[in-house]
Amino acid sequence: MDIDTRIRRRERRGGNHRLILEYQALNPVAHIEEPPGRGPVLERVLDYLDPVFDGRFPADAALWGPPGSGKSAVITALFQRLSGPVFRPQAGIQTTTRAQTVETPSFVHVDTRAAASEFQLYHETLSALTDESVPEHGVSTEDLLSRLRSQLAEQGAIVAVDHVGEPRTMTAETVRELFEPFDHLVSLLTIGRSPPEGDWPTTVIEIPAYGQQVLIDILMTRGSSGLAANAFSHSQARTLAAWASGNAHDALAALFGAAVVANREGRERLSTQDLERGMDAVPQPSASLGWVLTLPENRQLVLRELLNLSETDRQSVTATTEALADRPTIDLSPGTIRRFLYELAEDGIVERIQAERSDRQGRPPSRLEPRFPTLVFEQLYDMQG
DNA sequence: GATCCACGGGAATACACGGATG
DNA sequence: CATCCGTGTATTCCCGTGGATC
Repeated sequence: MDIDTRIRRRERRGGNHRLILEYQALNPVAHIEEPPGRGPVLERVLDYLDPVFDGRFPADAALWGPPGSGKSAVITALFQRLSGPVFRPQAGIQTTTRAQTVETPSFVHVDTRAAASEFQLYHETLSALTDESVPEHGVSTEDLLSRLRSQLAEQGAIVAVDHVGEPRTMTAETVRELFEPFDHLVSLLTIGRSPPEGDWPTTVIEIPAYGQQVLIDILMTRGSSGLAANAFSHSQARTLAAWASGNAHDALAALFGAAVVANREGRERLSTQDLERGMDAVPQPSASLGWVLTLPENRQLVLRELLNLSETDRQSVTATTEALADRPTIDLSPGTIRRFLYELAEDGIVERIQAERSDRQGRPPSRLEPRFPTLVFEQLYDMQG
């Protein structure tokens, strides 16, 4: 337990009966410094990085495993540490082509969910590597490429590219091609849900789903720093862990949702019903929150307003479009809203469920159901204002 | 040095056509 | 075949940048 948590506990005595002490502790997307139960994976990633400690670049690698298995958690924690002030390797890096010593490499972590195009990938990488801001407009991809090249010539980098091969992100193979121009200046670590195809990269690290006990630990740890004392029991953690079958994202999302419900009802601890409603708000399977929260602003707005619509307003895509177009917060043409809804359905963030009604003629309409953790999204969206 | 303007990329919008059904 | 739903794609809009021009 950290100091902040201890202090918040004491504060409660002063009549401040808050159930939720720290939303970020429950946030499935917010990663903590020491992800538990992933020691062996950490070791293997460090094995892959080992040449860095001898002043050489490692060959490219891939890390893969199912959703909610802590891939991002491990890499976030590790790369944050390695790019921090603590890490200072003894020797400089030798490039394979030149015997000249260059600086030690930077460690950067880029998310292809936020960087789905060539332009954006270069942009994200470059801004992660430099202090000064990189223009997002008015500059060509070519331009960014050459800026990146000269930056990397000064200092090489180990680049972890997260979430490759998802519905809207580029494949590991594409990422490799885009980094081809920086050969010998960059080592790639791609992170995705499926194993790489073919004989690239050299090193492949598999990360299995969490076991039951570890998942319970994770929930208890997060719960104890995020919630008031005794608000969340061990047996409740066991229930959630069993339900989530190894997916920490879903388990935490359900806990977060349960806490939001209990908090709205003014309870000081989670009830069985809160837990149920928390789980109900996380569809199985669920689109990951990290994805939903990196969608462009207006798409998130459409999703947020979608959650406010009545059953009747969601009976068909047309009805939903009209209802959303009427919302004062949404300043988009009906055609665009409709476009968004179909695209979100295509990506599996919402699901179209076809009605089998027969009252009107024409193709039967379909109603839209969210396929992402609704309560968590609502809360996080409203908090960021 | 202030102003103008073309450019590049992404987001929004429009539109056309294909599919399903009574 | 009339009518509504679904999707691919072309076009327009927007917004900074950075070079040209005054």
